[in-house]
Amino acid sequence: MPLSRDEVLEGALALLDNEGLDALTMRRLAKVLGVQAGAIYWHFADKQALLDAMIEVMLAGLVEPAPKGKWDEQVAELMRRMAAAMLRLRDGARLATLTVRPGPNSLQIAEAVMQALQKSGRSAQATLWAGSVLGYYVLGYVTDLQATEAAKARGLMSAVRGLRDMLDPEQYPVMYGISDTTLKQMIEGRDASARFEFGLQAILRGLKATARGSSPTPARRRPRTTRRR
Amino acid sequence: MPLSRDEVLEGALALLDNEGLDALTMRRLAKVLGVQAGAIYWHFADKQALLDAMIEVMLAGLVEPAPKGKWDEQVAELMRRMAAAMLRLRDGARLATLTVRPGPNSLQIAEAVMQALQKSGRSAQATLWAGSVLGYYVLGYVTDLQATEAAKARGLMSAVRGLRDMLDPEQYPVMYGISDTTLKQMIEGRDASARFEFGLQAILRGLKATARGSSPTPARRRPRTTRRR
DNA sequence: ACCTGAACACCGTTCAAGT
DNA sequence: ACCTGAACACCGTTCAAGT
Repeated sequence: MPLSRDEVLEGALALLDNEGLDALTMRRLAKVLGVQAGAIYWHFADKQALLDAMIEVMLAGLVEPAPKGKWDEQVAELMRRMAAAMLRLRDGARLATLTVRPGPNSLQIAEAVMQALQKSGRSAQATLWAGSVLGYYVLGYVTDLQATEAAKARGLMSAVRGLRDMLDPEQYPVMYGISDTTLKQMIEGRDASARFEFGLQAILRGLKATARGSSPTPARRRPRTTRRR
Repeated sequence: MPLSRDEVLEGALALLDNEGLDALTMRRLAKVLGVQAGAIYWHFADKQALLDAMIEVMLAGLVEPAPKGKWDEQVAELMRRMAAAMLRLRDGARLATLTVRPGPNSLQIAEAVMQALQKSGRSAQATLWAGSVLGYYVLGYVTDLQATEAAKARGLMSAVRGLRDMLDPEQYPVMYGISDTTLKQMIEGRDASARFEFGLQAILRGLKATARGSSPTPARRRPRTTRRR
């Protein structure tokens, strides 16, 4: 009944999901595992190695099944899967930013995104750039959602909710003019998936304009010239 | 010669800029200030209050002078200022994510962005959503740049640079196909401002399509009907 | 092979007591 | 008013020593 590497990893993921990233310490993890803190270091070189492994688990299996449709729909689907994967785990977005070097799962996703983007006919550099824009958006979105979730968990929600009342109408007319229901929806994350889709489609539309063959006319389907075989 | 609140703040910003966010501890700051750690707590309630104050300094004066041009050019200019402000300070983007509640400077920027976006004629909700997309992009961009800067500072640059050699050409064909010079440029951040502008314009183009009055025809200037007074 | 015990060099925060 | 000294409850990491 010695501790296995996988048990440590599972324990760490469970601790993260239950208590949050700030509570994920080597000593608390050890306690959960019923072991001394030093014992973890037999299975993982250091905390960073453990975090890297956790990130890989979080991002596992995201490229399967291969996304269908046109290139932009493929990209959109991959982004939705990334967002969902990070949202599944408490503080998943913050965890993702702690990578020092990308593991195979991260690389597979990047590769899949690049493959889809390349189909829109742009240079290697433009493909790289487009991919990074999309990545920033997804990470920012999930980070934001999970930040308000964390505030909720820490009882700071009343403070966040009362923000509008603190806005001086003279100094912040536009923000003050936003209706309470609109603001409340956003703060409580009830518009989350619609908002995500809005931004995703906006960025994709913008990227289409820079692609070679797809700006004004809709992409044509492959003509069926191969009827005779 | 008692320590002033501003001296603590300046000391904290200097320490951050010289040593990075991980080195910004209350105890190290106290040592720099020539004081005991407990002394800081007379000037700031806790570390979070100090961080909040630092963020406000970082984001000071960004809405002046008021950006000129059409709404999209105004938004672009505000985003450039935000990116520049965070890049000016070591780990500025990471610092920005540590806000619990936005200060007046943060709110002013948000208000200015919303004011500009509103000119494109969209609903309050669409304005809010558009603003968040842009914010995510800027934050992600600076975070990414400063992350590779931090890696450079910690001597991990050889590891990052050698990433391509570790890519299996069969498993990651697209990423492997990117030329060494293109990749190197990106890793070393030499394409930084061009890349930032690319993403910014792409997002703005995408957002224009969802605006009411500005999709196909360029926005008209206000007709001069008020000649007679 | 796998873990304990104990240490090392740190953290943020509090607070009586000093000046 | 402003700070010290000292404590409290924590960190990540190392490593001889145990089994």
